[in-house]
Amino acid sequence: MKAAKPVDINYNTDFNPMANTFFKDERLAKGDFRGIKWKKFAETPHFLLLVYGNDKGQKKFGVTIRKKTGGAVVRNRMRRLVKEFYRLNKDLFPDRHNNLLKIKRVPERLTWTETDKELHALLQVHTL
RNA sequence: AGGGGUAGAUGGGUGGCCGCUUCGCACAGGCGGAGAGGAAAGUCCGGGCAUCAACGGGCAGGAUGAUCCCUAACGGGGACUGGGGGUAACCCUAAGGAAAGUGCAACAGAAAAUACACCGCCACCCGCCUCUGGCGGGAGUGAAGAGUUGGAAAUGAUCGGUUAGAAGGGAAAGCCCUUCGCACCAGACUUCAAACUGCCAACUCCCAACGCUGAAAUGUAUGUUUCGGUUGGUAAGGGUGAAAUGGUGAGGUAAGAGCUCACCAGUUCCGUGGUGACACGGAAGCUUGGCAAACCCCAUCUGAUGCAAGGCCAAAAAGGGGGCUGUUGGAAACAGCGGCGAGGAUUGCCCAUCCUUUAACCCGGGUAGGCCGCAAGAGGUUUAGAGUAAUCUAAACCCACAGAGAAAUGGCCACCAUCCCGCAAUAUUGGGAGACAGAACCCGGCUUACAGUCUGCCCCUCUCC
RNA sequence: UGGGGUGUCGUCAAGCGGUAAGACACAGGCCUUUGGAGCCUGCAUUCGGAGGUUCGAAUCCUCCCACCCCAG
Repeated sequence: MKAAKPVDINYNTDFNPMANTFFKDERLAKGDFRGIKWKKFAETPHFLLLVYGNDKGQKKFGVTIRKKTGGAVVRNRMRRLVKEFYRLNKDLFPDRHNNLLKIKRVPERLTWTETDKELHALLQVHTL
């Protein structure tokens, strides 16, 4: 792999060029978190995806992480990795739902490849 | 060369693809600009700003504490002084007051703040003996009285009332009058201070008495009787302790003592130098223990709350106020009673009766939510000047706009630079590492964390020239 | 963001300037044929960490670390 070539990240830009964005409208707002009966969607040792149907006809996403899991730098890094995964794999998440991904514990190695692998495993439970 | 002290700097760079927040221009997708730190952290101080209170002073509470200076301000910084540590460079230091008062000091020690006492030492008195001398004793409690000091509560004193009673007088008697009066009154007055009186405590003087003790006599013995004594000076020494009433030496003395002298330590005063803290020199025997990061006293500073401050707009639901009129009370606000109107119930309608003054509408408060506050200055670098320095002044230049709100500043890849590992003379190549840590109104400090690399100055030791 | 509190043996904890109580647990011994119960003995070098005040610090002061709670 000596060739200085950009590595393909396998996302599909062919039919929907606006798919790999994550605007402010897609984020969960202040009132969307508390006082709602979330439904458990899938779970892995480090992540937990909760789901709640909304009537806006839109897919929304949010991340929560407890203060106990680490310092601000670690939590920021984890949240950014998860957001990047959502941006690149948006169609894996259920439509017309509020998606809340809860980070239970921070993995020991904060790398993109491991996070990507575990989140794929998290969502493939339901797609199969 | 090795070791150390101190002051800092940096905290990877370039490019590509895909994204995020915000601003500007176009406005249909688009284009361009900007986008985490030296500590953004801890929240330990100070200030700006905002609202409330006050606009003058004080108490309480809190903070600080050698001196001079810097700063918008500070508990920060600089210089300097004293103290402590280190061979040194250098480091640490909340560093006012212990003769204003209160309090504390385990164990050990005679004694822990009192020089009162104890053991000792010396003198004196008494007794005995082997007589220039030696041995033994010289414990205490102390009534009454006199005096001094202190303390407590309020007592005591005055008047009035009630009253056990006492004295006197009168009357034939029951009894009456006068005076005194233990005691009592949630009594009055006075005053809250002092004096006086009383009470309590401590100490001093004086001695009665009891006791202790020496010798002799007597008695089986506890005892009894007789004759005496029952005073002083010292703080040198007294194992301890963190700390013992200045230290060492000499003189001096009955024994001793700053009692006297020399040196040293401290204190006070004087002189010189310094803006000052202080330093140096001289004089005076002046010698007063520690702890105030124990209470406290003194000096200085300090209004409270914090951008979730505060200002504006403002939904739904609930809740608050609001119909007209008469009369009574009232200054009014308002309250009571009644009528009209409206609504509801009594079978559909009307009357009547009862209950309510609702709903709608309007008004203001105010929540969710939204907007503002919210981002260009006590800024940095260089040069010149002032100053030892912190810092200040002037000029030029550079940055100066990060501004979110469940919260952007990211993900992946390539190359270069740094360091490490293995082969190795080197190059090449392969693998690996890069810390502490994420703005939330903004600044100035402090403290704490920090991989690797680099730099200035200084000190000590060894070697060579 | 602002405010408050607690750290002492494995656990629960007392002590708050003068040798760090106690209970449970644990280890050893006695007793018993054995176990349990009972009895005896032991168990804190360093009181979350560092520095300071003091003759002396778990205690007082300063700065950190960890945990918990409250307001909104």
